[in-house]
Amino acid sequence: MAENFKLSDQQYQLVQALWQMGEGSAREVQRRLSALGLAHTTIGTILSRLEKRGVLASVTRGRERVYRSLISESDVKRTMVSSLISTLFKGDSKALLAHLVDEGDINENELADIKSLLEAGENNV
Amino acid sequence: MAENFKLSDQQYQLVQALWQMGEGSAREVQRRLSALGLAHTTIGTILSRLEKRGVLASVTRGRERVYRSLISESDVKRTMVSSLISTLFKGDSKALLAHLVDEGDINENELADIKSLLEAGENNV
DNA sequence: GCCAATCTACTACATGTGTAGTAATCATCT
DNA sequence: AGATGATTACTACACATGTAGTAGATTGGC
Repeated sequence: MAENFKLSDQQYQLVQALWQMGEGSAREVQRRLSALGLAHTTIGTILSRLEKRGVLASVTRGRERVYRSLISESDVKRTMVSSLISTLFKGDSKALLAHLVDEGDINENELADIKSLLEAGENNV
Repeated sequence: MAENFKLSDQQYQLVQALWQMGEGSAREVQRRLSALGLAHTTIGTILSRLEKRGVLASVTRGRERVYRSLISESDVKRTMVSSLISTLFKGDSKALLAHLVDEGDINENELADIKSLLEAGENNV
């Protein structure tokens, strides 16, 4: 049911807050994300929409409705990254990598870091 | 004026077709993208909306309106990739790289390929 | 000059999202 | 018990997007 892993930036912020908090009411999320400058009612609206979409679940606890995420951070990342790769790079992850290098976002040292990370974890690939 | 570099998947398909074609009318784009199964009027609508947004420009040539893109493929890629990195990875490109490795999307050989690519182009970074 | 084909412009409608106000409910303090 | 404050539910509205039909203009062939 929770197959809808693509989130807007805004939505991602909220779900991310819930990942970090474990669970939380609209008000708690709003307080945590006060930097966004959104009204708490706005946060409530977004949360309830996400629940309708199957991304969140909630229980009523006392006067509060407490939300938690039904999808994991890695699910969302995996889906969104691979969707971007599929759109922009015809599904070729290496092309994204090349793009990052081209743009100067990744330098040689960083690449080496990742490489050793890869070698270390080689057994469980 | 054309500061709106973020495109939906659908929009990206069309603009991409225009990049490849150089320029084209709605009908031409529709024919080229017939695999999408969209009505030619739908293509026309999307194109004219993109023009209104400043992404495309058009000239009337005879009975046809011929569109071309005002934004480059690399602009769009750069913007969309860095926007994703900023949302999902707090702006840290290396974290995206690590994600790709984690997911098994990139293996050691590929990393080595990119590394040599980087070394080769080092002078113009 | 007229008909058929072609192409765009305009209109339309559903859905998702950003954003928030107002009303209703509930708890708590005095 | 009544006032006050907190919290959600419901409603609302603007804008973007996906999708396409209809009408009107234009053009090419006969």
